[in-house]
Amino acid sequence: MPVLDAQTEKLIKETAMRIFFVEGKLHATTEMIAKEAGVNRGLIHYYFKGRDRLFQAVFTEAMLVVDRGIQELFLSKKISFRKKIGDFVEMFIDQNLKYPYMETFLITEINREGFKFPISMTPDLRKQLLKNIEEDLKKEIKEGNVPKMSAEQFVINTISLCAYPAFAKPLFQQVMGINDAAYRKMILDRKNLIMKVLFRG
Amino acid sequence: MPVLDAQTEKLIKETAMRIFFVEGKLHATTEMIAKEAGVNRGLIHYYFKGRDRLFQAVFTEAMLVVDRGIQELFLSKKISFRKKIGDFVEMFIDQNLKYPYMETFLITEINREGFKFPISMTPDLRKQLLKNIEEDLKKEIKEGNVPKMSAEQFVINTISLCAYPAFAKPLFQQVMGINDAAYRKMILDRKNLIMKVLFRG
Amino acid sequence: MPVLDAQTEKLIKETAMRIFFVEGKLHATTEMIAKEAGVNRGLIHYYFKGRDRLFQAVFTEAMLVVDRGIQELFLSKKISFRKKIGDFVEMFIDQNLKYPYMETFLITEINREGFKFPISMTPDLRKQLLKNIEEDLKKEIKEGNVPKMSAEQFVINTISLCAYPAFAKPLFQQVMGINDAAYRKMILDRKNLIMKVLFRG
Amino acid sequence: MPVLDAQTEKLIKETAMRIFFVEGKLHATTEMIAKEAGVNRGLIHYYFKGRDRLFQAVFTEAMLVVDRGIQELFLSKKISFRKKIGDFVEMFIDQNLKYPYMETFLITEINREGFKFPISMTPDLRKQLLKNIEEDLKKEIKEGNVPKMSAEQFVINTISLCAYPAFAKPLFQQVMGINDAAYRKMILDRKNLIMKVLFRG
DNA sequence: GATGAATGAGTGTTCATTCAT
DNA sequence: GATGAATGAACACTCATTCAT
Repeated sequence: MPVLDAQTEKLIKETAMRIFFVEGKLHATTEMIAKEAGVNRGLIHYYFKGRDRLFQAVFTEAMLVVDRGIQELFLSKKISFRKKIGDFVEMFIDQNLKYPYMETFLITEINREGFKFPISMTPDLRKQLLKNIEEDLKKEIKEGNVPKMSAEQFVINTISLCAYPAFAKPLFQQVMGINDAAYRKMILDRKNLIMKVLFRG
Repeated sequence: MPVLDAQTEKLIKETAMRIFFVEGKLHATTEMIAKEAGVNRGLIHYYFKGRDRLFQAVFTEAMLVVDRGIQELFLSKKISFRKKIGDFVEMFIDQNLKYPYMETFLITEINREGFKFPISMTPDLRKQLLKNIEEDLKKEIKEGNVPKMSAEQFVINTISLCAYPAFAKPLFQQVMGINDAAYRKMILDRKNLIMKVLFRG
Repeated sequence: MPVLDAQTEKLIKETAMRIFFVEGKLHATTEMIAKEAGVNRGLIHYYFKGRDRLFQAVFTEAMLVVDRGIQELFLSKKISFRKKIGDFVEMFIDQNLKYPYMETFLITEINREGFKFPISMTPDLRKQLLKNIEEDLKKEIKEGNVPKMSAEQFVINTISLCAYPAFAKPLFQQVMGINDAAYRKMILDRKNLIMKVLFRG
Repeated sequence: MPVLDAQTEKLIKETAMRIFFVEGKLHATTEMIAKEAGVNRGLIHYYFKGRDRLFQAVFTEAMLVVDRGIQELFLSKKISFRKKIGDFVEMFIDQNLKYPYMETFLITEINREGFKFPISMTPDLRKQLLKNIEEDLKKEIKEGNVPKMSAEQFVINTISLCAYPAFAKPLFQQVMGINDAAYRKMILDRKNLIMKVLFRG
């Protein structure tokens, strides 16, 4: 059944995002996506010119929030370092709760041949970002609020603490015997907890 | 070409482990595995009775180290809490360096239908483990060495800090512009760093 | 090459019926069926969801004539017993000339594991059918037109005399040295002959 | 486990006969046969030079009884016609009870390409046999004991009445709701019954 | 835009057969 | 003679993709 006007493209994209990033079904076929979206399988090719291109499309879409967030946050001079990190942790945990399998998906796809990396960040921008963080971080280290470490390690720590719990949910739930609601609450509680782990003072 | 003795089964298993867990090629076909092992495609079925059974076999094998390590470590009364965690971090980082995509692989497979969880831990054992950790953790919290948190959160933090960087390697490398050797060194450096992040004093 | 309208499904079904039931090629592969039908191999799965389901489909189709014929015939009160049998012999010989290997096929498939019997007749209907035959048969036995026998034996005789010659054709031809046309005529001649064998008077 | 001396060949042959002709498993693989015989799969090739040759071997063996029986019976001048037919019916029903699927098997195999007919009867012998029957049959027809028919039709009737019920057993059982023992008894009862159907007087 | 039919390349799997031991 | 390992061809089946309508 066709949806009004040309919202079909959006419908397909959102269905794909749900199946890929929310349900974590990496092996999902175009038929499965089409079926769940209630459209014909051929339409996926009509709009996206193939399965791989649909990947790229949904990925770019999903990255937008984080991509923009990072740049706005870390290039700003007005916001304090702790607030920057705090905002990032909040945004990133929310993003990972929304799309738990986004990174898993990307990493898995990277390991195939002929996959094009869908990240827009330029080398220059990247260097400046890390440099900004490094400056702020050095102060915190000097004040004894953060153990001595490079900016890279600090970024890795932050992202690890935010991202991993979301997609490892089935694993942790199995190991710890926690239900869905409790696990979700635990992840949300981590917003504050992670800041305390990252910063001592 | 037959291999000496009857090590072909082992050869296939190790090749599969490499492709799945080291190279992260989740979509690897039996043909690819057979080709890389230098054997006939049919042999995989001869020894493992199908692709899915090969999964289970390599998984069980790869889990052995961690599975045994965790139980030996956390059920012991003689070792101090910090040393337990330290040993676990060391073992777990080594394991993740060896097989970076093991968990990603498992999580991805869980989200398919009809997958049997290959973990041996009983609910009783799990409860006792968490209880043991909780006791030790409370002391550390009281002494101000660890921010107030549940045993579950502490475990999640520890595992996240160890596991995520290994399989997110292509992502971080792309974002930070680091080469293979440097990235590997950085992960090894984390053994000490993670302890400092987890424990303040 | 697409066929006009959407008769491809019918084309596949009829080709399969010909290969299975007319030519008696039990081992026919999907490729062989597709090739003879002039369609792509995948289409068989598109329409029938697998080889086994194609079996069931063609079988149900081929059984329809006999299935319906038997019920109409033997549940009718208006037709005399001899006419019932005569009509059945005629129909059944025609059916066996058309599809000589249908029963062989079914019996062979039954002896495999996991085969579902494609016959619709209920136990109640079966009992009533045999009872009806028994009543009429008793009269014929009393009158000395039929040797003393149970209804079951009478049915077995009738069906044996009709069905066996059709699919044992290559065997009989070899043993008796008869060509195709002559053999076909001989089977058609049996319509009258069988009645004379079954009924003496 | 090897059997004493060189009885392995016999063991394989008899196992194959059971699976093919008794259980009616036409699709049986060499692995299944080897497994049931308790021998290695390769041995089948060692003794029989391939699956098809095993077919021929077991077939020739199974035909021996009938083949010899027919010739001894119908070329003899000393035995009366009715006794000849009676003996044949008895022997043939016993043979079909022993190996119900032998003919089905043969017919199915004939319809494949490249199958060699495993029957030894020469055209001359065949003609003489039919001629002998024809002579005796004419007398019976003249005396009104048998309806007017050719020798060929008479042979077809006889064989049909004997052979069909044995391999159509699952079909008839399903249709008539009879258990194994009862069905077996019914077939044995047919020895007399068939004679009454063939001969009126 | 939208659909169902159709295709072809690929994917897991089976199996008769071969061979070194 | 006997065995288990190994092979290659064939098989059913899947699935992204194309195309006529």
